[in-house]
Amino acid sequence: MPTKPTPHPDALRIAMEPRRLHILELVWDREMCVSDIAETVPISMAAVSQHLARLKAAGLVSVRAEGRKRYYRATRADLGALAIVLESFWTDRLGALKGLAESMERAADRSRTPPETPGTSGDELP
Amino acid sequence: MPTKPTPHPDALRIAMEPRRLHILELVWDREMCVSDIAETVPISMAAVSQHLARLKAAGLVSVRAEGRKRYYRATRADLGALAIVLESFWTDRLGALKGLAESMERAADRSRTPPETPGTSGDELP
DNA sequence: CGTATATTTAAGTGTACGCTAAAATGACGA
DNA sequence: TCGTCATTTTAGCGTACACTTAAATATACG
Repeated sequence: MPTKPTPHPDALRIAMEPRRLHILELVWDREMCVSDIAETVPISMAAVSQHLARLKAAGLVSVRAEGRKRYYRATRADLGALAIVLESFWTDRLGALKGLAESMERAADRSRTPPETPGTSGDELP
Repeated sequence: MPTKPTPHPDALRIAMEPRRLHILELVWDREMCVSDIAETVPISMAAVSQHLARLKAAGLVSVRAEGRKRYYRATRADLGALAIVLESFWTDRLGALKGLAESMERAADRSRTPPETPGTSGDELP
């Protein structure tokens, strides 16, 4: 395994820009070349290229050159947890993640906030 | 119905601003007033107040007025999955999330996309 | 009431950034 | 080689935004 999956906050910050999130969704489960993306999105090809450059710098996509075209694709496998987070925004899995989240949260709270008697804390359950 | 549990992408986008993420961490498991935060962070109190206003507008924090002080605190309970995502950045739970995420991903992929088949013949070729 | 404390709001500044149009780079084909 | 296609890069424009300082609200206390 060559790449150390470093999902630093910066990557998510880059990804959450609305236009970029949309482009990332486009190349999520298939690869697309720049001009194809530019046809789908209401901005110039240069702008798309710039967005892709930032996505690539953040480790969110990879390129495959073929002739004069360059096919971009999301690096899903290398994204780890980040992949789940991002997918949550264009699928309904956010609900599932939420359920998962709650069980994890309880476990984490147990090991982080010991002197908290559940039920009398007047928090977490409005 | 006190607040709307809509963790739309915008909230995460607001939260991922570095300074704001730091402030959000400060008020994650305890409440703090603006001046206390301003002492911790190398910016003016006015700037902190502005950040808190944005965090509040995004539904990420809530306020409790007491005297002349205003105590801010993260609305963890209302954040659902977003809480896990954010906590991942200041804890090591990201690894745990990743493991669970992968099992979810396999289940979801089965019902959404067949293409990611490593090892077998023709790779990705649109 | 007046003054100090705590926070917000207003006004202004510098910079990051999304976008465009145009020039530059690179790869194909006649 | 020339010209075209696909993409990147450059230069510039407009806006969003993170910050500051200063003025404007509260709220407590003498």
